Amino acid sequence: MSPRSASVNEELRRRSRERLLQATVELVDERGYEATTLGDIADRAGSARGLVSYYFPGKRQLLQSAVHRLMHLTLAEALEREPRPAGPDAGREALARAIDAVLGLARDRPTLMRTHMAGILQHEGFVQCDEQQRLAGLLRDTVVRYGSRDPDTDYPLLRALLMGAVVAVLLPGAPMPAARLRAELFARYGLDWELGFPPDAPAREPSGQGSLLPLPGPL
Amino acid sequence: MSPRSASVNEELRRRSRERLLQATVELVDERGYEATTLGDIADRAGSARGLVSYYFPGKRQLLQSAVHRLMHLTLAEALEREPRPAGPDAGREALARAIDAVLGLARDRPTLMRTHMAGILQHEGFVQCDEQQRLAGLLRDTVVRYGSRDPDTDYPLLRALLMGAVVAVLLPGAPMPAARLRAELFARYGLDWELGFPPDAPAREPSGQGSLLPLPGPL
Amino acid sequence: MSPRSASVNEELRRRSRERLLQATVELVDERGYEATTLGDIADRAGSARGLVSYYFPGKRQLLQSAVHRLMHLTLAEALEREPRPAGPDAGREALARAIDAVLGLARDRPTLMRTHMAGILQHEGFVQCDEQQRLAGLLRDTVVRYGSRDPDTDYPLLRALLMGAVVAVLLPGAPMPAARLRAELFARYGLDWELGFPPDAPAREPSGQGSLLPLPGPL
Amino acid sequence: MSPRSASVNEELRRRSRERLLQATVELVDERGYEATTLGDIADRAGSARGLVSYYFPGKRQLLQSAVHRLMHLTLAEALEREPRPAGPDAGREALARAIDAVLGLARDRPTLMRTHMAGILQHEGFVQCDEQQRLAGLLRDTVVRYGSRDPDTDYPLLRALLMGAVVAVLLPGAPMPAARLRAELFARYGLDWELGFPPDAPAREPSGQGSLLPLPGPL
DNA sequence: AATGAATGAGCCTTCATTCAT
DNA sequence: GATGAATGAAGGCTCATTCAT
Repeated sequence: MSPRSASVNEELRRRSRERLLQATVELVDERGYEATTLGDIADRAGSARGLVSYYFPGKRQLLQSAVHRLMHLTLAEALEREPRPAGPDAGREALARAIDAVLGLARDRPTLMRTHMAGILQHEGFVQCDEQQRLAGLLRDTVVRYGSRDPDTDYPLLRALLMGAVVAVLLPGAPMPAARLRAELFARYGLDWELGFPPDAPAREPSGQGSLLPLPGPL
Repeated sequence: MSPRSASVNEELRRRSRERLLQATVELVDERGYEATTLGDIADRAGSARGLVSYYFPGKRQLLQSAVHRLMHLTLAEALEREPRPAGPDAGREALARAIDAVLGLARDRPTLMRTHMAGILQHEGFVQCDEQQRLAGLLRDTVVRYGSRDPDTDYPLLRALLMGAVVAVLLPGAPMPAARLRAELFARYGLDWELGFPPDAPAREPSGQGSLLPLPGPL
Repeated sequence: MSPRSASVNEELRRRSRERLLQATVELVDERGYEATTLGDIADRAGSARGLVSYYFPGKRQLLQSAVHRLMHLTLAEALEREPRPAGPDAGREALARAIDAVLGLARDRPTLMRTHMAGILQHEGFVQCDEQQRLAGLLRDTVVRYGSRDPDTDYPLLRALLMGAVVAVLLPGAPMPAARLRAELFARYGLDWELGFPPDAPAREPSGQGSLLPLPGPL
Repeated sequence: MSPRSASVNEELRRRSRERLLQATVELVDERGYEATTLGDIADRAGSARGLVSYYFPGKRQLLQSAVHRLMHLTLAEALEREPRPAGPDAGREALARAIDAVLGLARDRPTLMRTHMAGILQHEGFVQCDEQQRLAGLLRDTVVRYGSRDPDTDYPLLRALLMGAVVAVLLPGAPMPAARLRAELFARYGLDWELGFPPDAPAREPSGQGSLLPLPGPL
């Protein structure tokens, strides 16, 4: 009613959302997606059950928002950590921090990230939400800062590589230590490739023999 | 005294299982995991609902069995396709066929494989089942045939790489064509690495600057 | 800020519970435990199926609550029936009314009470629930009112005797009329008040030799 | 076909039945009625699943047969135990042994007997079966031997008392020791023989004031 | 904005029983 | 007589979502 009440309401809304998103992150990382009910989340957040559905159009979207918010917060913190990147290599340092931050999340919240990646696999993509927009913005900025002149290509590339790396870190059943796989991935993705690939080019298909996996010598 | 003979029973069991597994593959690839009920599967298989639970201890295990059976069948067929690998490069050709077969599955049955990989991610590993054993055996044989002298290390490595590649092919949200990502992966995994890594070695941590992702030049 | 007031919620809850408990009493007495489904109960109560599980953690606990509520209501009504017990024998009269009330329940709702006793036998005891607490409180009060100086001993004693008497009234296969067994029990347990029971056999089985099993002489 | 094969078959039938009945007794006493499936029973008996339904028209009847067989065996053994009852008090001794045998069963196989009594309560009576006939015959004989001139009245009376006593011993929720209740029952029913029961309270609760509910004075 | 009682579709599962062999 | 694969009805229960307050 009063001019001020609007902004007060807005602040209330924001806080309620945040509490719910934080509760989601915690519970899903503790128990996994299916074992976490909206009721649990509301309880942990100290809200009523109905509020969850009031703010989020569904359980899956809630999870997406929660994870993207967490990624955004973690990323922002990493980028602003002192000493802040400066000088000629500032862009490079910023990108390195961003990547480390995301992989650190996979290390620190494996169940949550597993659940997130599984959701993306199963439902074939991202659900639109504010939190994702915010994260995407930050990543794009980082790519630009790094020196990309074609962020529309390079940002999705970075995103895809990050997703792949996260999956690689999380995949179970590899008797080889995760740390080793991770290092291997990083070494290989040394980012020394030529960017701005023509979209569907055969892209260094090696050795010309057309096999998907050319096998030079014994395994 | 003269009950149905053992071999008749065995055959009955085998056929019922196969029907159910086939129906599972079809339906999950059509609709996804959650949208497929055990009732649907029984219906498609032409069996009673109870039979599903009679043969499989749960929905998830049923899916695992179904996918692993499919992978095994596809693999076996690829390996035996004429002209069968022969000569000095037979092992190499066999391995290449195996890898292509698995990736081909991701191409032809994306929803099924998505679901499968999501299940592995979410539940942190494989469920034990006969079908998986059979598949693992075939893959190990292929690795041995390729010339591996340490299949206990090389088979899990291959498996992990295959899983990673499948995920990479399936991950949505990458505006870069899947084929490109795939090729990139293959090139990088050119299999020219030294196998039989000491399990926890720092493994070519490159360039010594400690960043997880050393960034030599602009993206 | 202005959610439904607490007292309104409380009243809503109370009414829903009551409706479900009443429906349970009716249906179980009509059909028995196994033949009554939670769906039937919800239908009779005019609620959705899920409400039953929302209020009660399981079918068995629902039955326990329903029976204990019925016993409590019946008891309370008996104790407050006019003319209310007064004078020096008020405690005795109250106890007599309590016992008659419980046994009357066995007479009027045999299937329900059978089911209840069978549940107690099979699962070795009571499930905790509010309704049981309420009933226990009333019984304890009655024992105290009767003059017990050690209700912690006397209340469980009364409870056990009542349970035994109920079973005795309900046990099938006795060609001897229930009333006879009942009367015998009362006589043995010193309950020489005027029973309100319509005796299907002369109450107060004659003195002296009236034992059911006068062993010293031939049966 | 041959004259002998008939009796051979009969013997086979008898043995199969016995194995099933014994398995039922064991499993139901271990797990309770609902937790025991006909499949479990067949497995324990070493028979095929279908055989259970082939011999018994239903699960409940199987249990009845199993319990009545056990009671019959136990009773018969007690009555024939050396030194066998003889002399003028032989009948009395036989009856005492019979009663002790039944109560001993409640002590030794509480879950089984609980289940049995619960079944009788819930389903309002006995299911007809051979085993029950055999048990009834033995009990009647004992009553006759005791001196009854009207076994048609006295046998059902004994049966009802036994059932009541069994229930009393099994009823949970009485903080008073079972032995106390038991002793009380024995004292009231004139069973002044030397009990074989290890009393957890002094057997033969003394006369007069020893009543559990001496109503005329305050509890 | 917030509440939480109410909804109800739908799930997996169990298991006594049947019957072809 | 014996087998055990097959049946399929029925059941309790979960939980995302709705909506009156």
